[in-house]
Amino acid sequence: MTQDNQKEDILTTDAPSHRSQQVTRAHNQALILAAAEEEFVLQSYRGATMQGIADRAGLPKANVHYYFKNKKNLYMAVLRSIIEEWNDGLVTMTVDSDPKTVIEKFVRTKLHQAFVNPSRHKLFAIEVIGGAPHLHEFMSTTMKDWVNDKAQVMKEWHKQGKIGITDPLQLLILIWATTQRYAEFEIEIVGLMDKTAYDAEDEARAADFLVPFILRGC
Amino acid sequence: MTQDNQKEDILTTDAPSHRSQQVTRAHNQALILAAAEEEFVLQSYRGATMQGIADRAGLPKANVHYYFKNKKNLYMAVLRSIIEEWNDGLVTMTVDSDPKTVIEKFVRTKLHQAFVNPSRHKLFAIEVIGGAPHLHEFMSTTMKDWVNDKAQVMKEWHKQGKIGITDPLQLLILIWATTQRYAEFEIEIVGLMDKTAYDAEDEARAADFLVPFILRGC
DNA sequence: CTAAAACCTGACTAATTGGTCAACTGTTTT
DNA sequence: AAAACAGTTGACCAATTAGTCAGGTTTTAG
Repeated sequence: MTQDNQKEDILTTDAPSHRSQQVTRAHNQALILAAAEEEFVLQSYRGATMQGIADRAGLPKANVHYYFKNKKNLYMAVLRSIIEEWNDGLVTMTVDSDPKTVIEKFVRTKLHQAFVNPSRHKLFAIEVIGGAPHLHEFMSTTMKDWVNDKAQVMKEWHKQGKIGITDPLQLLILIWATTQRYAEFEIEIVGLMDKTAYDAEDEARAADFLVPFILRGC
Repeated sequence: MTQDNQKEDILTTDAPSHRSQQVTRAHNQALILAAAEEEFVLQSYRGATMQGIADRAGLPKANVHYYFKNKKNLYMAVLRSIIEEWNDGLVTMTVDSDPKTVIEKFVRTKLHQAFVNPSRHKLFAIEVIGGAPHLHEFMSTTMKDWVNDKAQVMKEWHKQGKIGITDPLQLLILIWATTQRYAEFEIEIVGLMDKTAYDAEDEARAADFLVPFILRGC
């Protein structure tokens, strides 16, 4: 199919003299993905319309269908881009690492991601809350492996008396919950702070509260 | 309108000999609300269909429209029932209370609610993540007043050297995040535990982890 | 320069779905 | 008993919307 050929094109980096076509393609796809991400967060899957996404991207609807066969396809593409980012900036955590350093870095990284890219966290949350129908594979493979790996390390830390935590999963849940919360519940938190959006210091304020709190807890 | 008269009927408790009609009304409304709650969680507002809600309630679609004028009306009714429950079991927190006791009770209560009624927490979360378009009033009145009240008390506690927390809002956010997480991310957490649903001890396990952790943090 | 491939899009279609309504049955009141 | 009222429901309609497609333009390769 034409569609498949095109998909390959974007991967072939065979140094063309003119690459405006491929640039356009990448550009439009990025536009659509960004627009879709916002629409899916605001309206959730069924509420988001292809027309709405197209409008937000500044393209005719048929053009959206040209790049992404159908709505589900587009939604999955958005989810995939979120998952790919999932491992970014993740701390290397081994038995020999210093727990305090590693945990602090982990919390700060996750918190930073939450403040920098709230939409992605919101979309991920909506998907999970709704039963994660499109994330089963990811959660039962990549994510589970990652968790088991970290849990192993933390258990060893505990055996060596470096941390007081016996149940690593609970700690991971707590860290995810507290950091991602600032993205997911942005509207509520911002409202309680009598603002309309986070200001420059809010991330630091949250970090200064969370990091010592969590370290004390461990 | 007929609809309005009926709405009053359910409130009039004038000891009728036969109340089968009013019982039916209350029964059907409860059926529909419960069905709607589940559908709205699983499909979110736009994804949930009146037909789907009707099917889940075991009633014809037109009957759902008889009790709730339209979809938005029904959704608001579900939200209202959630908000009404919001204050249930909330701890009385005054300057003279013992922080440790109050915070422990608060965490345990919230956690229990999360395990007992996950759907409501999921629905609330989806609404907030999507920008809380139907909850603005609640959040800027009831909720804000409640938070300010508690924040006042906590600041006093800090002044008296009873707790080490300087920013009460951050603590509230953390407690909400950690307790409600077990409801909202049920699928993810249960999956990471290699189960398909929480078992009887999971609430206790979470509480035994969370309560000391949070108390240590304060 | 030219043919092929990639890209673009207005106009259309089929399916879904919120909401209505008129006719019906059962219940309550007088 | 019978009028009035509450509850029930199948059939229908109008609006929305995902997806298609034919015919167009632009870009690229030979």
